[in-house]
Amino acid sequence: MSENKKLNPELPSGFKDRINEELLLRDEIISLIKNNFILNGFDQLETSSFEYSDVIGKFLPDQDRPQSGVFSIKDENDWISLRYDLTAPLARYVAKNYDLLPRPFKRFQVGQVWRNEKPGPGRFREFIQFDIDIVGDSNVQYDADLCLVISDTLNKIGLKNQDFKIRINNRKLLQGLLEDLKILDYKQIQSTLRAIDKLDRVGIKGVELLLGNGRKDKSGDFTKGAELKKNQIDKIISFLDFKDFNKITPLNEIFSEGIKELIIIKNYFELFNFKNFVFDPTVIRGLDYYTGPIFEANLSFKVKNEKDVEIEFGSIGGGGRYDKLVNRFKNLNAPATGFSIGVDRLIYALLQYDDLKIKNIIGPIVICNLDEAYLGYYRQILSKLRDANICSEIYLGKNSLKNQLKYADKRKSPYVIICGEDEVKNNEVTIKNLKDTDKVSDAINREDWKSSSKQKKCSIENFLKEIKI
RNA sequence: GCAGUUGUAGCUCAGUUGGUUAGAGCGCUUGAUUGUGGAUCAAGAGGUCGGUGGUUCAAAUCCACCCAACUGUACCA
Repeated sequence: MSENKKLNPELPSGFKDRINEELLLRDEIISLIKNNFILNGFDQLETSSFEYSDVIGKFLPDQDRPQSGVFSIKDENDWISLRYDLTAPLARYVAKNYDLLPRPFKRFQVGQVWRNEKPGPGRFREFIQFDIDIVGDSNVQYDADLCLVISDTLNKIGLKNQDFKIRINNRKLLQGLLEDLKILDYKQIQSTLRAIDKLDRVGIKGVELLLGNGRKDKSGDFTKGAELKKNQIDKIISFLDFKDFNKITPLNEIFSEGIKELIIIKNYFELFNFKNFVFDPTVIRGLDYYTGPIFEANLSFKVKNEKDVEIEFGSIGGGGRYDKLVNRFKNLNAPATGFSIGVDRLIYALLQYDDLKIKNIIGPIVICNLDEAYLGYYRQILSKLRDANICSEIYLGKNSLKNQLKYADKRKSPYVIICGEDEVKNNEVTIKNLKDTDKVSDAINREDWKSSSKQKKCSIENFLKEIKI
């Protein structure tokens, strides 16, 4: 590399550095979620970051869009990919270890996942998912139980019931409806479901257009619709308006099966006195592997973007029943249901949540270094602090005291300890309080500083009692 | 992928009908106190004006192409 051509310190698009403040909150939230899942009887599992490409999805790297969706590399003769979610690896794991696992197998997993696609606002190519799943039982009471666990977990993170709501629906209702309307073509089913899924973004009028011929977006770009007939569209739109599944007349067998499942779920909620849910026929979930109840957790407080504009934040997690996923590997009876929390999105929202403002970051107490000759003295102070479990360090650089204070300020240190000739001679330490940053001191010389209320001289034996963090 | 908008200092941006040495605020460094951070004042460092090519005596400014970012939209196991 030549002297004048410097490297650009940039990150690949869609990736992000994460700093101390964010990580502290993230770790705290992850551990709250973990502990609550353990409390609710779930085991932990960690699968590897890479999987064989064909194991985790249908996009094989040698098809027409080689890298689309996933990050893949060729390993000897096989293509392997970074996982794009935690559900596909779970299905693989269950298929591989089925005989050894208790049934149902209740597990949770937290970890990074990677998606090789265009990043958007709040959407990255590397992010954390937190999944909780129950594999091996088709009883939808397990689905209901998942919702209770999730709701309880959000409470433990600090959200109140009015801050979020669990919305539930059942794919079987949609399946029944589409069958009744004679919408049987796979592609048409897909575009119909996708159109409904967009209700929150494009509104009911937008959905109507997308079910019909298509819709133009703000920039003038045209999106092709599902091309349904007028009476089909009308029936779908009126279905989306139902508020109470008990009042819907079942259209066919699969439809009434869906209703029955919702009733079981509702009864289970009542048993546990759980009310923070709502039936919402517009909940769809994008993925097509869902086969039964589906659910989403939505925040109800306002969230702003970087430009301070309120945005439709959407869900912080969702999931549902997928009974066929393990069957891709073996002919096993492994019906499953799961819920996934988008941890990064949750944190993004929580950072703005009033009742959960980040606690003030507290840096280490910095023992200033006035002369290397006093290092032994500083070490005694450091030991006392650390023995008392107080985060602390000796500044080892050769900078001026002024610079050391600037450093401590940036680290958000609550105190600095200043010991020079005088203090060492008298077995004392000077403790300077940095916490109250509102007042600029007007002391101008050393004598003034000595008598300043913001700093105090004590003996090295009992200076600890002056430190209050 | 498609469409629209925008690319000037680390960040946020100004830059006149094309015209001398490209600016401001914030941040950063140093100093005003050789033992005192956050305020104030002063000085300083920091730019391939997104890239390449073209028009012109002259381009940050005009033209073409490319690249990137943002917004919307599509795809998303």
